[in-house]
Amino acid sequence: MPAKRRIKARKQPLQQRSRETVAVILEAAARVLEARGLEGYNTNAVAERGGISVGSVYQYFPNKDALTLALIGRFEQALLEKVQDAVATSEGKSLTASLNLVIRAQLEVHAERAGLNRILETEEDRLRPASAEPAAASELKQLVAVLLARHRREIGRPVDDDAIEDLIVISRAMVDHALQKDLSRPAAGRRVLRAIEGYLHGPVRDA
Amino acid sequence: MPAKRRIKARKQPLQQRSRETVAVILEAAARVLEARGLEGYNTNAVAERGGISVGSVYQYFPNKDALTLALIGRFEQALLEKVQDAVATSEGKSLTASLNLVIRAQLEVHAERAGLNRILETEEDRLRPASAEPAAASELKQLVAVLLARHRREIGRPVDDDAIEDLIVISRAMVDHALQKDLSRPAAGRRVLRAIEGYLHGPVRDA
Amino acid sequence: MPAKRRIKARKQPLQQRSRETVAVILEAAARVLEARGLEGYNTNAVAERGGISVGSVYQYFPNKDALTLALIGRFEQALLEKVQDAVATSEGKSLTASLNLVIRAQLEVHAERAGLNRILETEEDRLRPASAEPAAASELKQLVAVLLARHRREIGRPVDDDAIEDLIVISRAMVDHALQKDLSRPAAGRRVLRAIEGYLHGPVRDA
Amino acid sequence: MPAKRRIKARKQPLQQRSRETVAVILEAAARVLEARGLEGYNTNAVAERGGISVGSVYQYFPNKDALTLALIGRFEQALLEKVQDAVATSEGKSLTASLNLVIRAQLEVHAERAGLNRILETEEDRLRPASAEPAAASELKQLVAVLLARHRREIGRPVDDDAIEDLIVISRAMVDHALQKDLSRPAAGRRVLRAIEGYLHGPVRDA
DNA sequence: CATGAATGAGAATTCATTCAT
DNA sequence: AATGAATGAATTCTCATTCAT
Repeated sequence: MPAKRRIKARKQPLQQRSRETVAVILEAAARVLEARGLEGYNTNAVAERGGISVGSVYQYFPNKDALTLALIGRFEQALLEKVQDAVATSEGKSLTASLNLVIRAQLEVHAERAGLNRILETEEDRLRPASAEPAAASELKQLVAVLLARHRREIGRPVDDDAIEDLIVISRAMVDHALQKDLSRPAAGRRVLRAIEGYLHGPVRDA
Repeated sequence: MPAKRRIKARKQPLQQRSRETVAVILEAAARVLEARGLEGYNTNAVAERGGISVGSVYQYFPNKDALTLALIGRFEQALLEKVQDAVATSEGKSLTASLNLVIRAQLEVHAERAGLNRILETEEDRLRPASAEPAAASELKQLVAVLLARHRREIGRPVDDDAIEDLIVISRAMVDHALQKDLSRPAAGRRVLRAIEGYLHGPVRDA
Repeated sequence: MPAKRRIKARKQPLQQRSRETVAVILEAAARVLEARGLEGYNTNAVAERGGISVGSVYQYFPNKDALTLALIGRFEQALLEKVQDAVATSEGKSLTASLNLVIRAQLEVHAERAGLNRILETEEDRLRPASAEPAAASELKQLVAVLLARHRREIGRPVDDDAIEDLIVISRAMVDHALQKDLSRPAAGRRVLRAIEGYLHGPVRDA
Repeated sequence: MPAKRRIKARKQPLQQRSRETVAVILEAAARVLEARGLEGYNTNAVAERGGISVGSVYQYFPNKDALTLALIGRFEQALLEKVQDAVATSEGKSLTASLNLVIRAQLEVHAERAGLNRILETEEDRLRPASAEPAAASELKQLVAVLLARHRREIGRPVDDDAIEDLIVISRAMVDHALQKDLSRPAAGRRVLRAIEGYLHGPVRDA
């Protein structure tokens, strides 16, 4: 019976062993993706790498895409946390210093497993049903909003939702590009910062 | 390294008929990609859609990826031409007006076959061996350099190669995002312009 | 196949619980089969449906086929009992009336869970090692023999074992067909009766 | 893209080679089914047995079920032809003689590859969407109607569509049963004939 | 006895690519 | 050059069964 393609987890890992297995699967998937790319990324390889059986992969993920999505989720979560820290730490600092902290956080998360993360971003396009925005996205917007609100005065003009979205798009693109070009962290940081501050302070015309 | 996977065309379509066949194949590939996505994109489908045989596809393209790359090339060529026109037309106009023309050109090319082009951009990542930058890219940079050179004074500071690259990255990301969000052309144009002018005029600190 | 003649249950708590579990498993299997067909019939689904663990299923049935056979047995038992009742009730009635009672019994048992029973009949073919006739079959023959013996005179000719077998085959096929065609109970009954009486009274030539 | 499950042939074997391949596939499937039963019947085995590749099987049959259905069709066609011959040959003969010819035809077709045909009948249930009656079925009814019409007088009462259906059901069931019991052809013929003549001449009550 | 996580052989199906015609 | 039948490696996913807890 062709049950409609599930995409959420098939079974919640309630017990200790289960949770471990899920972690093993995710890490194995990550490693396969890193080592062999999308090309060599298949469920059997993941199982083998994880030292478990394919069946176990399917015990927790209804299909390969669900596994990939979980990996993407893990990445987004990591990004979110780093940014959260950065926003918290930047309390009381200047706007530029604050932005620098957030940018550095982004660069770090992306750089950590650059190869893997690049692939995941690619897959995100294919897997995200366009409409479905990840929960992490709106949380990220929130964080940026908080950060900017602190410097309302300095910026001198309201920063609406669209602008925040644009800022995120811009910095994400620049960070990706910087990593692809293998720029040094400081150089990358400088360029991203310029783009962001430009957007914030630059001339604006009426809608 | 063992036998290297060919990626360039196997045979130059010198003859008239050949060139026609290549065009048929490319258009068929485009349509399959639009209609069925990456999922349903396969050489047999392309051949069928084009009313030719698979064998013929392989007569002109050594493998599927080469076909996809040709499609990407076609897209980049179209973009380049539109931007060329825009740059030419903008001669004598103000910086803002000029940028607007270029941005509009980009939006048009991307929107024309939005679905298809989005997929192609995704595939570009996978197919471009990182190092290999498309010829079109440097030409595009050239064009932007020319445009900006006209307004050197107005900008008030030199715009080096890196900055041009950044500008291209930013506008590309914003255009993509605008199309994905299905923004109206004017709204999209406004937001892209803001990002670009911000980058150009914004504060800069020393490297 | 468990012992058929159960002695009234003594206080045997362990066995009591076991019997309950077996019943739960059988009913769960039946429901899965009804709801999802042979396609979706698997031991894990049965366990889940029954609110027990797969392990428990294997505690009572050595393998999936054994479970299916038990289900078939349950069905045959039900049929046998209904027919027993019908034969008992028909005591003293005319041949036609008696046959009608038996036919009605058959139709009822089959109709009760038509979908399920149809599937079980299909599986019977695959699972019954050809030679192995179910115990129920010979009991059924016995019952029919008893019924017909009562009307020896009326029939006017001896009804041997083969004939009884044929009668069972015919009525089973007709009942199946009637249910598949979704005939009304009376219409189905009429047609089955005609086939049976025809067989009984029709012309016969020598062997 | 989950194209809805096709069931008809994927490609019509127009050319010589193609038609041969289809024949090879069908015969290989038949042999696998005979030798290993439904259990061991899988497309890889079929391909191997046919000395071709799995891909070729899927070139002509969209999926395994379609292949099985083709096999069923082949069987039904054979049955139809034999019965056609029998009906033609029986022209001018007595009713009993005619029925005997048809019954013999049925027995022959079924016996020819008894194991295979039994399995196919089992699969028919699963594969035929209940409603969809095979074309062959109505043709068969037609033939029986023609045969009986010749003996209208002798039968002494009209034989409507339902009755013809019943006759077919009955003889099919009896033939199946005879083969399963491994009866001799004459014995089987005698018993089937009795059932049929009984149905035709037996007492009938009002609807 | 019960549990349910883990196993892994096995089966269906796809599709890039080849090559005889 | 074109054709399109054939290939078969590769991949996804299922599910009966086991066994440590």
